[in-house]
Amino acid sequence: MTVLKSDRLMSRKQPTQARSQATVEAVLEATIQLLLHGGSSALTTNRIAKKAGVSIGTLYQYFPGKEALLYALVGRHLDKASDAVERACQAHRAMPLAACSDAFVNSYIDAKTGNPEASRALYHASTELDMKDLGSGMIARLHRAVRAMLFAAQGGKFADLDDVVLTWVAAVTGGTRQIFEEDDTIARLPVFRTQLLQMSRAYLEASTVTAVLENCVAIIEAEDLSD
Amino acid sequence: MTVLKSDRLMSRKQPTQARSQATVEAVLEATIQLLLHGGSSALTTNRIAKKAGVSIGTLYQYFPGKEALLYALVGRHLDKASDAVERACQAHRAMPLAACSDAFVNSYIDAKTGNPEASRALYHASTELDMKDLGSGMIARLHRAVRAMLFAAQGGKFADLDDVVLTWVAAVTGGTRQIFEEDDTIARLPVFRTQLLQMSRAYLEASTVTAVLENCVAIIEAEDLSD
Amino acid sequence: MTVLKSDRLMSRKQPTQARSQATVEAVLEATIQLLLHGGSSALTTNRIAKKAGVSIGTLYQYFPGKEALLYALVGRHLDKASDAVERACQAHRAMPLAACSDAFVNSYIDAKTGNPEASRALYHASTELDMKDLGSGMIARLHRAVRAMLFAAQGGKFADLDDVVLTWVAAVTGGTRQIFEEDDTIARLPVFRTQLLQMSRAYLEASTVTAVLENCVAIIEAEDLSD
Amino acid sequence: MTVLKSDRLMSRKQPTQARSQATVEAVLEATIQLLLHGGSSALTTNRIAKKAGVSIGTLYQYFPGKEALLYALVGRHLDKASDAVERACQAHRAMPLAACSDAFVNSYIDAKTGNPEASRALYHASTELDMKDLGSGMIARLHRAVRAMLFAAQGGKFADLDDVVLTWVAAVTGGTRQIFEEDDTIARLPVFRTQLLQMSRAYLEASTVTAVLENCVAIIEAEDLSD
DNA sequence: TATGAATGAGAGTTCATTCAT
DNA sequence: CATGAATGAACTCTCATTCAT
Repeated sequence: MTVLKSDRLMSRKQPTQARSQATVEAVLEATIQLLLHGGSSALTTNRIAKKAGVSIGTLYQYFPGKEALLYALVGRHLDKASDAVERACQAHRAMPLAACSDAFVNSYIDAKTGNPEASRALYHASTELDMKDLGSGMIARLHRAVRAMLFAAQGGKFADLDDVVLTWVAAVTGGTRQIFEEDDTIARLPVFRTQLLQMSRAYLEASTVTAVLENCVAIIEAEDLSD
Repeated sequence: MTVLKSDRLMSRKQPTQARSQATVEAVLEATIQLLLHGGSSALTTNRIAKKAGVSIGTLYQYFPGKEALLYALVGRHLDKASDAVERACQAHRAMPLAACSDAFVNSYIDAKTGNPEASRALYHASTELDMKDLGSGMIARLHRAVRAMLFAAQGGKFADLDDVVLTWVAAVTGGTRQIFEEDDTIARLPVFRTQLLQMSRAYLEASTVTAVLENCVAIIEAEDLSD
Repeated sequence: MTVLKSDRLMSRKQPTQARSQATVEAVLEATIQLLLHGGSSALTTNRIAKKAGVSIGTLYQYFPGKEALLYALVGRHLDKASDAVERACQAHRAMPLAACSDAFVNSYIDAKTGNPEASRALYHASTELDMKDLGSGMIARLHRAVRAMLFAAQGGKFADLDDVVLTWVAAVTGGTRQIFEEDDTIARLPVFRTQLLQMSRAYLEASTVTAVLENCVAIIEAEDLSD
Repeated sequence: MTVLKSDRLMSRKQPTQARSQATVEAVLEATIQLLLHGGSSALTTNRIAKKAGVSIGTLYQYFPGKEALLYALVGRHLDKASDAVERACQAHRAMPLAACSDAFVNSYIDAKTGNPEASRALYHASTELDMKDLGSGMIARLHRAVRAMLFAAQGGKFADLDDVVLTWVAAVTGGTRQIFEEDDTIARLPVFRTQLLQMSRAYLEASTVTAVLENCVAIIEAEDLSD
């Protein structure tokens, strides 16, 4: 499920031979390494080529420009994460709400935790270039997967499913990102995960039609009493 | 409450005279305009100076470099937002938990909504330079303010207050950022706010010692039954 | 009478200060020198800057690119030549046809001969880039000037003035160019000039209405005899 | 009648086999196509090879470099044109002067008109590289052919045949080139041809010894009268 | 002999910053 | 204090050419 790309961001040639494949792999890997090490300001095409052990010309045989290289890199990572989350969501269809809740939170954090440094580096890179479409594409995939899972979950219909999905996905992905971006909070990731699981359960539970109903009743009763 | 800065990022001279103040103001304003208009790649010191109507030399009289300029700009915006949230939190000390919850969410979103375009532009700018300390500074202020508010809130002690603060602040700030960054979700900001209010109430409620206790009891009973 | 230019070819700033003027002059002069010495393949912006004794950055302050630099250079030379020819044509209005003929040929060759090496160098340079508009602009000016001169000349109306102008101008400018481009013919320029004067006189004389008429009569008589 | 070439410009191998011939043909054809389509700046060896349907390595088997490729291409076209003009000149030996005049002009313009776009493209290409020898070679052939024709023409001996040949050939070839190079004059090629025929006849007629003599007599008489 | 992946010197251009005026 | 011409290191990207397969 690749997002449509403009020509400027398309890969120049598909590496068919084994040698080519290795080259592309080396370039992408070198890019991540540089991103991790020196930040995005130290990321130059010549440095990438040198680190990858190829000539600058070779790099440009496979990527039409620096932007395209980063685009490919970010796309690949986001796709990998999206895949993982999608699989988890599909595996939990028709399960109890709490299990569904945990499934999304855990699979998302796991995906990001797989290579946390890389995740951070790519976050930064993607913000600089115009890669909103990539991010949007991933968010859209998450929305679909989560929506389908919640729709089929045991133990609760939602009054406004789309709104819940929007908010939950934003809170989980955004919150995780926030934790990742601070050097002094990343150590507390396990704590964050536990709390995020609890927050999600509580939120979803409270957004169920029955819960909403109860809440309304409670409010009305309270008003009656206060009269 | 200014964050500590290295010399490289310090403003060169405190503009005491009225004319100087106007110059600094013009430069900062021009920077935002360019950021909004052309993105961070079109942001050059020469362009800023021209747009501000001053010479490039003058710009360097007040800022030791481009980085410092952006640092000042971002810091100012973050400070403004932090101030607003701090005030709201202080105003709600000793109030019921739900009110506290709403206070933080609403004040934070309001602060960001004041000039949403500028917020987005500055997000991008701050990511490129090494401004983690600014972001961290803001987050630290929010943590303190929220912690104090929750600590004094009616209706609940928290078993692990710091963990709750960490998670809640991350989810609210990160979630909001996520909504802001997508062109197609920003329109649904009102919906997001409503849901985020609900999510926050549910989470805080569920993190109360009494709630946790009830939950434990429920689990134990369930286990007893299943025996 | 400047030709309209696209933004890409426009000079970046008009040098108002004396220092700037000198810089621009130095750059243009250096460009010609390099063109003369090494041909167009040795013409790089960095070499130009070095030869001009300025930094590469300075060059780009005044010209948005290499193309624009050459454009300005060629335009300036063509304008100078056009001016000279225009003046000569205007000075010979209402003179005998032979004098008019000589005026154009001589003024054109003189203009090109002023700095023959530069002329050759710029011919080459202009061919590479898209400077047809400059050449066309000059040709158009020549057409107008020559037409006005011939229209007012003593001793002959032309049956098809525009056609004569087109052809004469092409033959004179093209022929001269041809002589300039060969190393071994440029030495014979004086001979060429003499012959071109004669060719021009003969052509214009023969294109006069009276000459054409005589010619027709002669042909008809010849046909009568052959019957 | 090939011009002498340096090693660098020599074709690497004479393609004797049919397959080789086809390859060379394809490469040369592809070169023209690219020249016509994208101009000389879009002409790269890799693109030529791809368009020709051969690998870049194969291209270098037959041509030692890009320059040699263009050299061969231009040489071939110039040779073709030269052949045509030579044939025409030889066919008109011992004919009346007017017929000789027409023969050269018509055969030259016809040769260029055969594929006007290609002519223009090759003009540009040849200017960039050091192909003066090719152009000179062609001009030399034309000089010889025209000289021989005029020498044997009925109705006139020339006082300074070589000067006439130099000038006439320059005017015809240069004038034609000028017409070809402007987009807005190429449409008037037929008109130009007619006028060039007339100009040539008039010039040659006037360069005849008898004509020159008459002219001298006329001038002397005029001087006598004015005494 | 044909292939095409790899090469790398060098091209044009930008932009944060300085300093003589 | 303000100016803005000048700087030049560093950047992205091209393309003629080679050579292992």
